[in-house]
Parts: sequence; structure tokens; C-alpha cells
Amino acid sequence: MLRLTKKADYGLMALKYLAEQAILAEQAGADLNLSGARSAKDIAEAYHIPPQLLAKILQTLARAGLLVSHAGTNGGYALARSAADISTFEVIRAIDGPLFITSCITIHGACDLAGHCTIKEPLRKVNDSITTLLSGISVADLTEPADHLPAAMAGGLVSIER
Amino acid sequence: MLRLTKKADYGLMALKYLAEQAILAEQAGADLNLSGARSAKDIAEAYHIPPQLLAKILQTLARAGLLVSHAGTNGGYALARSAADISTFEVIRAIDGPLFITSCITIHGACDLAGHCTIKEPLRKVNDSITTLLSGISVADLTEPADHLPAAMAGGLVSIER
DNA sequence: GGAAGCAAGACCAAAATGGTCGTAGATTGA
DNA sequence: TCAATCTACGACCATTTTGGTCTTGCTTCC
Ligand code: SF4
Ligand code: SF4
Repeated sequence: MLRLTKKADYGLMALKYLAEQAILAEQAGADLNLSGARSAKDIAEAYHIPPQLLAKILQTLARAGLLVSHAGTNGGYALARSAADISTFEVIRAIDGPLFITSCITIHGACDLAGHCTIKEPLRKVNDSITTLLSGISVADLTEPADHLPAAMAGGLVSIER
Repeated sequence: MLRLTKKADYGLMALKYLAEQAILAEQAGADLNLSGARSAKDIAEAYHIPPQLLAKILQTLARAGLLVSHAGTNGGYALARSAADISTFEVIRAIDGPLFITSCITIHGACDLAGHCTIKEPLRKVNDSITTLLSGISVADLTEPADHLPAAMAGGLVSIER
């Protein structure tokens, strides 16, 4: 349960990598207009993950507007926004789809027992809590050594009140 | 992603049901020693879920020590502890196994990229946060209309500090 | 015009999930 | 004692999801 798919996992790694590259590019000076773009192959090699698969993941991410792509020689992907502006929630949702804990929430009107299900509402709140938690964590937060305590999210998690 | 399996879903429903039965039994007076036990079939019918499947789920729950079972006529399952004392986390883990968001955490020493994976640690913290969130929610909390704001969990969620 | 890169989709194998069946053992009420 | 109820457990199966590959085509730069 509550398993993050490997695709999302890969996606986050790639995002983090690109975030780092963006920083490097910035440090290298503005005269060199290195946008920090990297090819899918580069990233795949850096982390030893199947290149073709990563390519597809990056494509979805690009389609979702989290990355910008540039074709052709020396092309590749780069962050569409600042790393601090991309939440892990967006990434995960873009890759794994908007599915969330209970079937009812995502399949929308699906679950045939929705009528006599008494557990639905409470669970929706748990779901919301996790959403807010994830939303509060940006890709930039991942790059830091984590001692930095990114105490971004406070409200919405503490209680399950409606 | 982050999908709760249907089994866990069913399990929670059953737990909640038993919690309610326990309360009813208590109200009925101590002279009738109704322990609030219900057969798997009863619960399955109440919620329209496949009886055989529910039976298996209850069995696992019983093995995990969350329920006590009693065979024979008028047998069935009852809560092993107070509803307020059973966290949703326990239930979910008992049913779906100890699997959690990243493969590395659960498969233990598995993920072959564990070496060059930079995302691992931060994710483990997210994982912990969710764990604490779930741990803070008891089965009893599920039975309430939820206006009651069970603000049980405070610490551990707010930040991802180490 | 190529080489290097992205884009998209069909396709596939393996694993997880959801669910069934059959059989065996405990308990109790008649 | 014996039949009706229950739990207990394992084998089994269908469907879905996941992870991953291949192929083909289109862009951009030199
Ligand atoms: S309605 Fe109830 S049973 Fe159906 S998916 Fe939602 S929580 Fe689960
Ligand atoms: S080590 Fe990294 S890549 Fe492997 S499962 Fe853990 S987070 Fe994912």
C-alpha cells in the first residue's frame, strides 16, 4: 500500500538532477546561456535507470508543464519553473495520474458500495492531509541535505477537521 | 500511486463496524455478555462485499492481533482492544504488509540504485510523516461524524527535519 | 544532409490485486 | 452425538497495473 511507483521515483530523481544542473548553469555565469538542459540519456546514465523509460517519463513531465523540452542537437530537458516552485505532489500526480488512496475518490462516482460506505469521508480527509503534505515539499527541498528542515507545511496536516 | 488497496479498505470498514457493535453491546448491559462479535458473513452482507474475501481479511487481522476470533455457532470476530487503541496504520500494515512508498525502504537492501540514489533519504522522511499521520488516527476516529476534529497528531508531521 | 535529440505509440512480461473454491477443524445448541 | 455454524488455510485464477522495450517519425543544429 501507499507505494510510490518506480516511475514517480525516477521522475523525482530526474527533477532533482535537473534542479542541480540549473544551479550549476547559473553559477557558470549568464554569458554562457546554459539553461541547465540535459538529455534524457544523460540523466539515465547518471542514475543507471533504463533510458527509454526515463525518456517517456520526462515526456509526460514535459506535457504536464513541469519541464520544457528542446529537440535537436544539444537539446534536452530543463525545469520549466524554479525548483522551489515545483511540488513533489505535482510530479507524482503528473506521472502516476490523479489516483489517490481510496478508489472512490479517483474513480469518481465508481465504487458500487459508495452508498453504504461509512468510511469514505474520513478517508478523504486522510487523503487530503497527505496531499497537503506532499504539496508542501518542493523539488528544491529534495536537493538540500535535509538538515535544513524545510518546515513548509503547517496547516491542514495537524488535524483532520473538515 | 498512494493507493490504498481494496482489502485494506474493506478491513477498515469491518473494523469500524465491529467498533460500533462493541458500543451497542456495551449499551445493552453487562448481564448479556454480548461481546459485540459478528460473523464474517454478517459484516460482508452489511456492506455488500465478497464474503469469502472479507473472511480472509478478518483472518489476517486476527492473526495480527487486532481481532479476536471465536469459532463455532454464534462465533465471529470482535475487537481485541478498544477502538480508540487501534490505529489505521496498524490495520493497513497488517493487511497490505509493511510496504511503503519507495521500494528501498521496504525491500530493505534491495534497490540496485541505492548507491547513487540521492532521493532516498528525503523520501524516507516523507514516508515517516505519512506513517505518523496514519498512526494518529484510530478506528474510533473513523466512527465519529468527523466534525469532532480528532486533532490527535501534532508532532512529526509539520516538518521533515531529521 | 546527418547526427543528436525529442515525441508518441504499440507492444510485452512480470508482478500485484481482487476474488473464488474446497477442505479441514472448532464450537455449540438441539 | 450430531448437525449446523463458524473460523482457518491454502491453492487457484482472472484482471489490472507496472516496468520496460521497440519502432517509427519529427526537430533542430552544424
Ligand atoms: S466508497 Fe468506501 S468502499 Fe468504496 S472506495 Fe470509497 S472508501 Fe472504499
Ligand atoms: S534507493 Fe532511490 S531509486 Fe531506489 S527505491 Fe529508494 S528512492 Fe527509489
